[in-house]
Amino acid sequence: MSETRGERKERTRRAILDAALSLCEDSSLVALSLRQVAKEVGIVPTAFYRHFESIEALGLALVDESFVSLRAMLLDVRRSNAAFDETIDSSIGILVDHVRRQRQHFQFIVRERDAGPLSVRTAINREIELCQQELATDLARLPGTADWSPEDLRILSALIVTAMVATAEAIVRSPDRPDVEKQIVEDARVQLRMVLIGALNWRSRR
Amino acid sequence: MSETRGERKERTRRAILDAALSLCEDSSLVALSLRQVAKEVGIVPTAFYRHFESIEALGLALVDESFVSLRAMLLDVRRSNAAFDETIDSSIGILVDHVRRQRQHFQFIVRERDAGPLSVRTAINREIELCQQELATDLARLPGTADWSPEDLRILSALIVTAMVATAEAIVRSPDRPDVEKQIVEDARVQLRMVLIGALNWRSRR
DNA sequence: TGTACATCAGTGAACGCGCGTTCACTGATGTAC
DNA sequence: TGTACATCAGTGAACGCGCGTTCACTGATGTAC
Repeated sequence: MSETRGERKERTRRAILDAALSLCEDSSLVALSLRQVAKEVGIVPTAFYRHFESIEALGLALVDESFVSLRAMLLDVRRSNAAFDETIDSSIGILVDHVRRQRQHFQFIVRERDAGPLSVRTAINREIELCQQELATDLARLPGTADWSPEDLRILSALIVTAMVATAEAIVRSPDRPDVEKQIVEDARVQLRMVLIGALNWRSRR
Repeated sequence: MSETRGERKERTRRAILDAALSLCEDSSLVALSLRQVAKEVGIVPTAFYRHFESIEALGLALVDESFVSLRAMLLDVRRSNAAFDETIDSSIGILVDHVRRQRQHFQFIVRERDAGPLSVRTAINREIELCQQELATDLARLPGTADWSPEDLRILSALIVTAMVATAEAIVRSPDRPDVEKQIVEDARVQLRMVLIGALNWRSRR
């Protein structure tokens, strides 16, 4: 045999995940029907249940998968080891690259964060909070933040995550226009510089 | 007669808008059906067409209405005339107050911005851009920004709007827990201070 | 003021359609001996 | 290696239901004279 039963099942599961990501791209998970997905995959509607209990369960799987993409990005950022004064440019470059390549995943996160089924929204927001905490840990290692309180680190981290999510959102939202995207990226760079300089100065004035 | 025909029609229209805002609160406009709305209002499904051409047209009316709320807030902020060093606290206080009172409108904006029908998403993002431009004009009047370039003002304004939208989003998302909300508000204050101090220092270094 | 007609918000039946879910099934793949 | 049985991804018919939209209608409100 050229493919085991398990491999074939996994292939169908992937096809379902991909079809769902594509089909809810222009609306939301809450407007996605099991029959649409089945039709796109090329299976009969009832076969869907061999892989997921419901559309909501499929949504939770997509949350997991999307955050694998996002964490891969964060890992790239941490590994980049750019010189201090190039950290911002390097990080934003990596962000843009990942958003472009995993467009559907990032789009899924920002869209379903507010519009998805309750369990999906909860899962996404929990993951984003984890990212904020991780970033706070990273920030603590930067020079000049040794004496910062955990509270300050948390707030700064939240602000940076907000700005980066908004940047990803803008890229995903903008049509395929390189000039528009370039502007978004340049704005993000300036904003991140403003934020970091502000945080350092604000801190030193306390 | 106690009510003219026009008044009665307007009352039904309002009931439709309110029903739609409530019904899509836990999902999205794209998952809202005309029949659900009609049932909630207490009219027969076909009567809906006396007021709106489609759910999408209803959505655009809700965008208009939601931005009336948002603009009322911005007007309050402008009118507040707080002392310079209290501008941030005062503005965030007004934001929180409006979000609490027009919860459904702000929730609608942040949710449908990414998840609504295309025309609704477009309309919302256009309105938010207008708000950014207005804020840039306001910032230009603050002391210390006289020599800023339009570009700098635009970028700073975008960052502030992003942070404030995220704050509104967090309030709307958080359940009715005063302690959680208080934390969100305090974080927003610190973030805004960081941003403004950063912008001033970043500018002066150019 | 009274009458005759126009307007139009809301009605109710009907339509074809896609929905999620049930159920008994098929037949290829996998396993035990 | 060959056979008998188990597993299970995918099938296909059927169900009741809510959907958007059509159409001809009703009857209260509004207007012209």
